[in-house]
This record gives sequence, C-alpha cells and structure tokens, in this order.
Amino acid sequence: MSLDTYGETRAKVLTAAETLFAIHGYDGVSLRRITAQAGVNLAAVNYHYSDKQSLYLEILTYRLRQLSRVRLELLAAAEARAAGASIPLETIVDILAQPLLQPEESAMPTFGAASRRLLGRTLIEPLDFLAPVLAADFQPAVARCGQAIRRHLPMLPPADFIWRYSFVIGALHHAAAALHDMKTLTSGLCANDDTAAALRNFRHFAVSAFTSGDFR
Amino acid sequence: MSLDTYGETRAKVLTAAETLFAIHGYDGVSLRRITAQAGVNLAAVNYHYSDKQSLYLEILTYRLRQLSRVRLELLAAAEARAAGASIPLETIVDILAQPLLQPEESAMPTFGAASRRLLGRTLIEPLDFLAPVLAADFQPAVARCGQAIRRHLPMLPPADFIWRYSFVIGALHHAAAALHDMKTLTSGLCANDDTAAALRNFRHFAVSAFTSGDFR
DNA sequence: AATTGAACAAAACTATCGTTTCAAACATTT
DNA sequence: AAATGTTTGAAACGATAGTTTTGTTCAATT
Repeated sequence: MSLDTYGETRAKVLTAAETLFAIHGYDGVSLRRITAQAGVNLAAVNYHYSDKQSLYLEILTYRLRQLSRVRLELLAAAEARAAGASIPLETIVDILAQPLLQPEESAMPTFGAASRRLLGRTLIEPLDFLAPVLAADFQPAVARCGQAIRRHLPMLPPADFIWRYSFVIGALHHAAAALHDMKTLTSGLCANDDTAAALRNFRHFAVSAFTSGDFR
Repeated sequence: MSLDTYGETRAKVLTAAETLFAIHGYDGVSLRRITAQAGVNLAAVNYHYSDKQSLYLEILTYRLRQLSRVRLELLAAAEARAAGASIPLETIVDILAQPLLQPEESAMPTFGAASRRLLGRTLIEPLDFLAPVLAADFQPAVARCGQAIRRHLPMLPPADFIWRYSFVIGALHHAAAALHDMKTLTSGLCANDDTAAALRNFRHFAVSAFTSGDFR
C-alpha cells in the first residue's frame, strides 16, 4: 500500500457500508461484502469499529445528527427572520424536506444519494437497537418542525393534525427511499434522483395536505 | 400428534412466517425461528415449499392478489354505480386504502394486522426477486386507480400528477407498515391499529392533496 | 393385512455469518 | 537507528444460516 492511502481504511469501510446498507438493509449485507467493496481486509471492521451493530450505529448517528443539525439551524434562521411572527408554512416544509431530498443544496458534506436512501429506509423500518439514537438525534427536530406547523392550524383537532403530520412524514421518508428508482415506479414519467423536482412537488403536496379544510 | 391436527403444518408455517417477516423483514428471520414459532420441524419449510424465497414469494403473491382482487372488484362496482360518469374521488381513495388499512371491512379472509404490515414493508423496500410478482399482481390495480383519479384532474400536468400520486401511495404504504406502532410514533396521541381512524384521516388527506390548486 | 405415497421428525451437511487471533507492515517517537 | 504503538493482512474460530438426507409415522388403497 502506498504512503498517501495509509489510514484510509476506516473511511473506505464507512462509504462502502453506507452504500450497501442503503440498498440491501442491515441484515442483507455481510461484513465480507462490505470489506470486499471497500477493498480492505475483513478484520478492518472489527478493528476500527467494535462490531457490525456499532458500524451501522455510527453511520446512522452521524447522518441523523447531520440532518437534525441542519434542520434546527434552518429553523432558527427562519424564526429570526420571522421576528416573532409565524414561519411561513412553505418554509417549514422545506426545512423538513430539503436536507433529506436535496442534501446537495444544504450544508451537508458527503451526504449524497446513498445517505438519503439509507435514512429513508431506516426511518421507515427502524431496527430495535436504533430506537435510542432515533429518539435522541432525530425525533426532536421533527417535533420542533411539527410545532411550527401546528401554529398555522390552531383550530385543527390534535388527533387530526398528528394524522396529517404522520402521512406527510411518511410520504417524505418514502420519497427519500424511492427517489433513486422513480423512473421504474412511474413507468418512465419521472427521472431518477431528480431532487429538485421531488422537493418542489413535495412542498406543494405537503402544504395543500396541511391547509385543506380551513382550520386557520 | 393427534388426528385432527394432522396436515396443518403447512398452514402453521405460513402464519408464523408472515408474522415474523412482517416484523423483522426477509433477511431478519431464519427458518429455525419460523419453524420454532410454528411448532413444527425445521425441514417442514423445505418440504412444503422448496426454499425460503419460495415461502416468502408464496405469502406475498397470495396477499398481493387478494389486495388487487378486492381493489378491482370495488373499482368495477363503483364504475357500475357511476354509470358512465366519473367515480367520486373519495371513493377511489377508499378503494386504494380500505383493503390495505382496514382489511377487516373488506372481503379479505385471514388478512390481518400482520398481512398489512408485511405488505406495507414489502412495498416500501421491494426485494429484487419480488419485482415480477409486484409488476404482475400489484401494479395493475394501482395503475387503474391512478387512471380513475386522473380523470378528476385533466388539466394537471402529467409529471405533477405522478408526483402527487407517488406521495399519496408512499404515505399509504408507510401508514400500513406503521399502524401497529402509532402510539409510540405520535407520543401517545394515536392508538395502535386504529384502522378506522387511519382510513378516515387518510381519505381526507389524499383527497385534499389531489384537489389542491384547482386543476379540475 | 399388506402396500403405497404423503407427511413428519431427527440429524447431518455445506456454506456463510460475525468475530478473533496473531504476525507482519506501517508510522511515529526517542 | 532502535523502539513503540498503531494499522493491516491472512487464516481460522465458533455459531448459525439454508438445505439435504434418512428413517419413521400417518392415512388411504388394494
């Protein structure tokens, strides 16, 4: 191995693992497959990370914190702009969706299509051992955005709101997990990984789902 | 083994497999776990079904055909009622959602919470070897419902419609997969497996998502 | 009652899983 | 340059995966 590549094993494992986990899921990928794709030795995983679960946890924790950090920063900036008034509904939806659907436009280095798909998949089918990190590093930012949206719909019964919010979040996660394969899912009508179109359409979709019925 | 239970092994495997696959996914369940829960011998799976993939395929094919059959029957009945006019948008949304979210109200024997969760999960993260059965036994009915909805929005650009439809279907599948855990996901505000509330709220959600913007 | 084919149980088989071991190679420090 | 601690490579470990084999038991038929 050449000098300049020495010490890159850890990063190579991370990249390969994120890609493969995103496509096949946690149980669908073996450490041999990860290390083979990364071009490193099998033992590298148990050396740099203690075990398979820790590797998955480290990837997820990093991405979830990245996502929540950007969301909370955008929310704080929007609150400052609003100067006491409520944040526009479109803005809150964008704060929720853009970091996930269009990470390249946010300040999220190395967060690409694989990260998006991994999060979309994980948030749909969380594994048992991920519950703590989801509660700590994901739910709070989602709840904050939900509260900001809630202020636009003060007359909507709480249960009705939570149902709408669940459907919107579900659609968002599903889109994040499926964006890579939209061409097949739409019989060629939508392009794959068209993050701009996804965000634009989701924004309109979510806003109209929230505002229907006139509970303002 | 007593006389009256003889020959039930195949059914016991099916029930246990559907439940476990719904909870843990295809790769997350071993045949030993399935046969242990079913109370049958390990070799029963490879005897009654040829292998693990075939077992999963048989369950999925059966459920998808059940779902599509009911949807197409409801659609045909609604078309007959409409007598040439367009089917009400609410009715089409119900045709899509009710068999999945509230199977107990449809003519779907043995289709319960586990089946709903299994389909929701599978439709979100389809395994490679399921693509043929999805194309043959699931997509057609979804496409038919999509066309029926499309007639309500003749002025909406095709790409916009397909995006909205994708989001709605994504929200539906996510709800089907998550209905069992709504209490946790909504911090206690929604009850688990409240299929009636899910359908009622989804109906309103989907209709407002489609009709916003006034493209009729 | 003997026979046949289907259904079941027990055990072993092969492959692969996550993980560990241990020595060689590396970079760094003295 | 020697010593030290870190990183990597090759091999093997025990456990578990899916699958197969083999022998037995059941129900039905002749």
